[in-house]
Amino acid sequence: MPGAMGRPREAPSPTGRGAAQDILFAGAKLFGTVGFGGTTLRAIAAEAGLRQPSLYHHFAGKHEILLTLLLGTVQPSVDTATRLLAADATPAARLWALCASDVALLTADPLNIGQLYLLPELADPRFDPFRTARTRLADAYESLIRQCDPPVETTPRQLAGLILGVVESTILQRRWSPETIDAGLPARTADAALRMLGLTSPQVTASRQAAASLLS
Amino acid sequence: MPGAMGRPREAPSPTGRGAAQDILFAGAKLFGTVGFGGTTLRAIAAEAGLRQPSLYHHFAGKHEILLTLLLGTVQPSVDTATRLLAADATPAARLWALCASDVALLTADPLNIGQLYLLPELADPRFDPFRTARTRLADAYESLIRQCDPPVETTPRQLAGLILGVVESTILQRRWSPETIDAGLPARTADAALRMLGLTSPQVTASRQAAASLLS
DNA sequence: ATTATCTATAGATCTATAGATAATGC
DNA sequence: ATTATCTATAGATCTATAGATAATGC
Repeated sequence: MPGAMGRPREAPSPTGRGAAQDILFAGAKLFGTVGFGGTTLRAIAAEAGLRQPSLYHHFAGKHEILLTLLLGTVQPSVDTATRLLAADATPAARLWALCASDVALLTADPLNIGQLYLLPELADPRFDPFRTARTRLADAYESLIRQCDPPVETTPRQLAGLILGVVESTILQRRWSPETIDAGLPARTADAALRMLGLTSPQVTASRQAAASLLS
Repeated sequence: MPGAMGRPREAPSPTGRGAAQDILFAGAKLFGTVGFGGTTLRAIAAEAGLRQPSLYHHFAGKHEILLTLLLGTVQPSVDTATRLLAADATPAARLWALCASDVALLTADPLNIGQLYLLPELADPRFDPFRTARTRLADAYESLIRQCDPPVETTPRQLAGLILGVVESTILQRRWSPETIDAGLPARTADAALRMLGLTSPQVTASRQAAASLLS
């Protein structure tokens, strides 16, 4: 809000937080409902309360809007993962905390912005920066899993795929059966993740309790 | 191959199985890489070795191509689920078999066609027939889960969301880390699903062994 | 005659640029 | 002067239809 520079807008800002935020919010909403390829710059502009050419003053194009959204969404997860990798608690407790934190992030925003992770267009090299960040997150999961001494018949890498899968299933649960989403989902999901590693119920309970102090 | 009727094609059939199959194969490939909205009828036609207007002789439009693909992909899962709901084995063994069967289906095709389940455009009412079938599949999971006497602190519906999530994580694992895909994935995933329900290792092993005869 | 393909194209987009406009900053 | 928006639009699509064409079936 730098004191209103430039020619005034025809329509007011829907978010009240400036044109760039208006565009990102509109993009998240449209990408998540009609897809990336199905979203036009004109549609984003209309939703953001601007004319289409005005978007170019803030973003080089549609790809840059999506990339900004992706990086802004994955960054809090990577930050938490980095913090937990170095935290003082058992590996199982830290893994529990990471799973619960990610599920909480995925359920917190009103637009189910995690849906953007599922877009097939992310294969485009222009989204490599996001894929790099996402790989770092997967590496953090794998590292914590390895420290949990999982069963030898499955590799930590394979277990990371399964556990990330159940965490990210939050996205599809919000889409297909939103009635299963409640405040308890992060804990249920983190419990399920530890059980997948073969931890017993008492071990899961202990990890959940130890994780509480890591997430304040 | 009904003896080549109509004007001959300019290009040969890429699949060798007729124009309709060419179109479906091309559609699956493009929808999964550049998305639904990012795929044009011209691109499908080019990939299928036809001219764009020829598509209309087989499908009413892009939506019908995707809907055909979706229903053809989910149907085998629904069939297996229906069969297993009535099969003669413990609920845990039948649930193991269903999970393993679905993961096997999701890893079997070369195009990772399950990606189509993740498209945001499926919210469009034109894909309601698919959503109905997918709901029936989710109901089958929920029914088997309920028969497994899961922990009371989580509802069968919520557990179905988590277990379907880990099964469908196969799709994202193929996309992001294909090196974790091998012939053992269906069994690993089904094991993980039963562990999420709180079954002990001996119970999981027994279910896995009992499931073998259900999947012949 | 029927079928499956083709060519041609009207009409409706959509993207990206050029350049005008209406504010504030100095 | 700088900034952020606007209007106008060229050029490049893309969809869907009309109608021609080249096979087979009878």
